[in-house]
Amino acid sequence: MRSKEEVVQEYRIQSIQEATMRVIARKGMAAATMQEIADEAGVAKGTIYLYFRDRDELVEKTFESAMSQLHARVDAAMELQVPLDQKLRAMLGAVSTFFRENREFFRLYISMRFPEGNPQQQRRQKRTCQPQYQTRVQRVAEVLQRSMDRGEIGVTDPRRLALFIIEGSNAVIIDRVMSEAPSSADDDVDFLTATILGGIKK
Amino acid sequence: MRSKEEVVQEYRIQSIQEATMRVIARKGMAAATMQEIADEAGVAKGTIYLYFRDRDELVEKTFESAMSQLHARVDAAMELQVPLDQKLRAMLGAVSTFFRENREFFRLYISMRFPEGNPQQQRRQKRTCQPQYQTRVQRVAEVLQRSMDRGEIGVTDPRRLALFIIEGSNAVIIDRVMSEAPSSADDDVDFLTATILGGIKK
Amino acid sequence: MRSKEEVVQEYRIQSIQEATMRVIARKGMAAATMQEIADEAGVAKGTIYLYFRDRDELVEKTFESAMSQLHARVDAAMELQVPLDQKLRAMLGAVSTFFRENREFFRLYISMRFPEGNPQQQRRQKRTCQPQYQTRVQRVAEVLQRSMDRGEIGVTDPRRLALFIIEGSNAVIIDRVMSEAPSSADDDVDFLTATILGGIKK
Amino acid sequence: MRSKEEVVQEYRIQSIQEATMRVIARKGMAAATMQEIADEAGVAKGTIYLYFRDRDELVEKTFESAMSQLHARVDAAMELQVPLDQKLRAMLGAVSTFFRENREFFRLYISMRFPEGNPQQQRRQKRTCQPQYQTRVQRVAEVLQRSMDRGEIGVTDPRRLALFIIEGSNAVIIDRVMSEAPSSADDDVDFLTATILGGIKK
DNA sequence: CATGAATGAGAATTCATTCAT
DNA sequence: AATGAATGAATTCTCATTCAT
Repeated sequence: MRSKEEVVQEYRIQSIQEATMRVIARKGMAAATMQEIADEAGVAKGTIYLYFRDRDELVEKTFESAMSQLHARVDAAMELQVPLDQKLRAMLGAVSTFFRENREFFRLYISMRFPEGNPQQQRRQKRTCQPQYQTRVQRVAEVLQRSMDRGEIGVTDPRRLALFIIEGSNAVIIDRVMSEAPSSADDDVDFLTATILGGIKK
Repeated sequence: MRSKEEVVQEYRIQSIQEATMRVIARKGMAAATMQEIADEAGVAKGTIYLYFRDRDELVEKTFESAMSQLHARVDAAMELQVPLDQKLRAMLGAVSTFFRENREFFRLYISMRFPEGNPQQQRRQKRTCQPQYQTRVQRVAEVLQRSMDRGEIGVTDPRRLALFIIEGSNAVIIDRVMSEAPSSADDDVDFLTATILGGIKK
Repeated sequence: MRSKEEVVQEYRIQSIQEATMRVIARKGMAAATMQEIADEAGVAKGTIYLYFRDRDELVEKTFESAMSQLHARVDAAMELQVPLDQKLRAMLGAVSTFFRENREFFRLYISMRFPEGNPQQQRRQKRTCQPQYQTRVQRVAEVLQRSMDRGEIGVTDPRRLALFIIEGSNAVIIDRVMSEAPSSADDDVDFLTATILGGIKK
Repeated sequence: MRSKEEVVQEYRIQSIQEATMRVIARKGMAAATMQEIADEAGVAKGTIYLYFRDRDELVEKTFESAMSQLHARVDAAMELQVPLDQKLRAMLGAVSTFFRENREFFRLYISMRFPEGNPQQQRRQKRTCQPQYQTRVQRVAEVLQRSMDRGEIGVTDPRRLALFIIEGSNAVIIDRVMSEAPSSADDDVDFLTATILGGIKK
């Protein structure tokens, strides 16, 4: 069982990461300062440095932590033993729910897709964040590959297809979340499932 | 006819904007400094301020300028009086070509999709850059609407569909451009056209 | 007899002061942090503040404590009822032995010679540490004065002479200690005694 | 001939270095902040960074610059074709004059004798500042060696002798400069010359 | 017009000190 | 008494912007 200290520590880490997400969502990656994150988390600036080496590590760890939650949900959806359309619907639903529950995440997600800063920072960010992103693409690609093998869908480059599906869907989902009218979210899932499976041609 | 001064001025503006794109592509939006942009453009830091009020305006104008080139090409493709599939292929080809010719642009494109900074900056950016982005979505949505009216494609929310097509395609195209193996770009256009039109189901 | 508590307390104080000397010797005065001193002493940071008001007091007390050990040994050497040359030799031997046994001390010694920081800190440091240093000079000056009175050595300003002898000798001794080859330390004492007494001229 | 820009640049560098010396003399190495140095030099904080990469480089360059002035004077004194006692007197006079003209320097001199900070900083400081210091010792040692060869002074380790003479003399000279009564500076030179040459024994 | 030296507000980070446990 | 998590003042350094030449 975890000691009291560990619980407190975990709680702090989580508060700070959540504050980080909110501030980045509000101001964007570049304009999110340590001071504002600290204020948002209700701690002093110095406290953040007790749990994260520096700003870069804070952002990376925050991203990784959120991404693995997203992974967990998407993976659960994709392991269902159901026909492809239901699997797709489940996956898109998981993503949609996640983005609605974590409105703050979308901007972090966008920022981390391509590493920034000097070459050294870029290398570091590539090492830590790109895998998270690539993993998501890879998982979807694997599911698509299996469907191709089973003859459910036409044969093509699965990675490219995964990219198309993920980013096309994300755009629709994020737009909905941003539009402050997230009512018809289920509708989006229906729309995306139908469009991805059947295309737009009548 | 334009006076000599105007020509020189236009040339300066263009050099600086091109330099801005290259530096942002290299370092990312946040790490692109005025000094590095000036060096890249071969002018003094102060000179940039003769043509652009401040950094924000420089970035915005650079974005707008590149976006209107992209618009011009995409619009040309979409005004062709050809069947939908050819129209789609032409549009995707235009985008693909543009991103390959302007490898530097993709990062700027990603950065500008959601306004950053303090509320004032966000408002300003929203006023100037979002329209550019929304225009692109709108144009595609209009074409889709007309196709729906003609019964070529199924009826659905055209804006949502446009978003899906644009960002799904962009993801595939940008991934190709980034992968440093832009050989099979035509292949991407075929793949995207087929997938969008017919979906993935066999 | 001292109570158990007092013994423990004294032990703590000594451990912390020894740790302070080691860390200052390793990193220098400015780079020696309370955290590193605490780690070195095997106590928590807060514990140090139970025994010392603040960092300045810790350093001062550490300096004083080491200096009074040095004083004790030098004084013992100087109270011997022997001719001047033997007295000088004994004193230099005491200093040399002390610096070899307390390799860590030399940097603290150098740092404390002139008070640092804001005027308030300087005043405080002057009050506490300068006396320690001046005392040493004074003691040597007194011995020299007596030798002058006795006609053993030429008459001159004894304080100035003491300064010359002390710092010239320290430089040689510290250089030896630092050179990691402290073998010929006795040789240094011979050299210094001869040079001080007889000068360099043949 | 130097261009106007070079003159201005040199002037700035010199002003900043002089300010650095004054602030270090006032507050000590550790307490000398970039802000205070900038204020003292009458420039903005940022300006210092136009001429010096960082604080470490500023301090090092300031030290080197002052040390090479000292070197120049001492070397000039030591190249005189005069008997040893006059040469020694000339050298001590040069040092005494230098420290009186550069009251600010003594603290920098003391600080730089032993490198501080983390191992990396220590290595860097060792590479840049120690040579300056060792050079001075070496020069004096060479002169002493030649005197030994000529039979003017007794044979002993010349480096050790140089250390003794330099630091013993410095202590006396710095004490005089600090005592705010620098009247009898010539007297110090006489005293030191006599003591070094003839020792203290009657 | 063009320049680039100078500026100083603002950001990240460190570390002495406090205080609840 | 001892601890060490939390604090925030202080420090270094950066970089957008200005302005005298």
